Amino acid sequence: MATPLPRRGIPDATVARLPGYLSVLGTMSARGILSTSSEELATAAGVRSAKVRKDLSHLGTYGVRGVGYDVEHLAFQIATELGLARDWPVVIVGLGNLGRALASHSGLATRGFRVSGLYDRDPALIGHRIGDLAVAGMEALASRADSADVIGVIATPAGSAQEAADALVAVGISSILNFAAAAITVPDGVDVRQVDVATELQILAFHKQRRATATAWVGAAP
Amino acid sequence: MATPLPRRGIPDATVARLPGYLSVLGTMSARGILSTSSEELATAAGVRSAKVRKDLSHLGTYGVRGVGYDVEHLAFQIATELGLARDWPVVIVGLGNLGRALASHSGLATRGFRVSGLYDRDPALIGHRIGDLAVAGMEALASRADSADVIGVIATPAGSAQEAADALVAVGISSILNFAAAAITVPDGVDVRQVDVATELQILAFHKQRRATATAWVGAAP
DNA sequence: TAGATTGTTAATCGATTAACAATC
DNA sequence: TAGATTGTTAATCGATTAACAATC
Repeated sequence: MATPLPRRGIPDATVARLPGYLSVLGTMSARGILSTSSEELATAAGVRSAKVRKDLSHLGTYGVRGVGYDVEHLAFQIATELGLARDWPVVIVGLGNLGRALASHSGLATRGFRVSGLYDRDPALIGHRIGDLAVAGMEALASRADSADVIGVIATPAGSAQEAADALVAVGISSILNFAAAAITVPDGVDVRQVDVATELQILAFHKQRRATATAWVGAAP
Repeated sequence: MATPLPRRGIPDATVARLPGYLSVLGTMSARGILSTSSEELATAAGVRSAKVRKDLSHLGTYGVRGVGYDVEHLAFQIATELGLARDWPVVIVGLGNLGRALASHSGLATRGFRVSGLYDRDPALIGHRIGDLAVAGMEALASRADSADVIGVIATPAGSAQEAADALVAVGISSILNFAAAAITVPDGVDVRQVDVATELQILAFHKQRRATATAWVGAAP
């Protein structure tokens, strides 16, 4: 990134788990649960309680010894830490099957995001309505004024991902979530996260094969 | 997991990067590039060359000092290591927008997977064709015979994710990719990977806010 | 007070990185 | 041989874990 950041001291591994804790707390809150413990949180989030306490200790001391954590208060603190005290506008580039699925994904609005623009370079798609929004052309993206705040999502085919990234960067968007099956190159200062179905499946396949091999060994005659 | 595995010695962090290398090698191969170096691979994959060499050294010694790596050979070795010497059948549970997008996702067939079953509990969806397949009911999932080989994908709403996971586990499926916005609980021996759009966006939001704060400090009077 | 549970410490483990000898 | 690039070493860094003093 361009600016050397004043180290905020929250480890990346912790940041990656905070959304999970937040989601669990949301479920608890919806069920009317007022208070919880690191042990309960850990079980629900699928980690160890020591990890939960260590993670939360990076944010501040929001628990009470011998008692636990106030669900609402902790949820608020985590949300604040994650930058979710406000809603973030999200734009989607590429409105094929995946882009359309993301555009109508209810899990975004409830978790701090608001889909605020849909862009595609295919003229055949322009004008199509998806939820509240109509698909616009790439030139409409270029004229957005609020881009410093926007998070961009790329849902194009692999071959168009770099073009989409370039367009997002050109408007000044500096946070990108890339669903295309291709790595993209961006300037310093732009934060990219990559999500790829095939990658996830290949990691599962590796473990699966390893287990199959292990079983074969166990089953084999000495 | 149930069986204590004979340690194969490939670190998790390395396994998670192998699909990326494989994808880059595939692109090179398609362009007719026969040979490459750790430096080129690293640039294309977005990592450092030392990391590439260290990662590849865990698989064996497939490079030649002073020369580099043979693209086809290295791709073959990585694919073999990942368990992609064969194709893996994938079943999708939940055929809403996301499930349909995944079912018709071309990036699967080209990278070692074959969508071989679509299941939903909604009678209104049963029978609908998506690509080559028709959506079947959950009872059809229960009668699959090949389940030990299958990788299950959950693309249901959050509220139905556990039910879907239970159904997959009940048939003997032991590798699950969960796209639902809810953690699922599975028995030992079942390998789960979770992908959640909102989680990824929240991690981006955290970094974005941190940068905004840093900029504000820089801009503030002393 | 007795019981419960946090926040922190310190030990361990795993991942990253730079440097370089090996070797094509 | 000279130049290039690997595979490995060793140092550093970051993450995890268990244990427990602090304290409600």
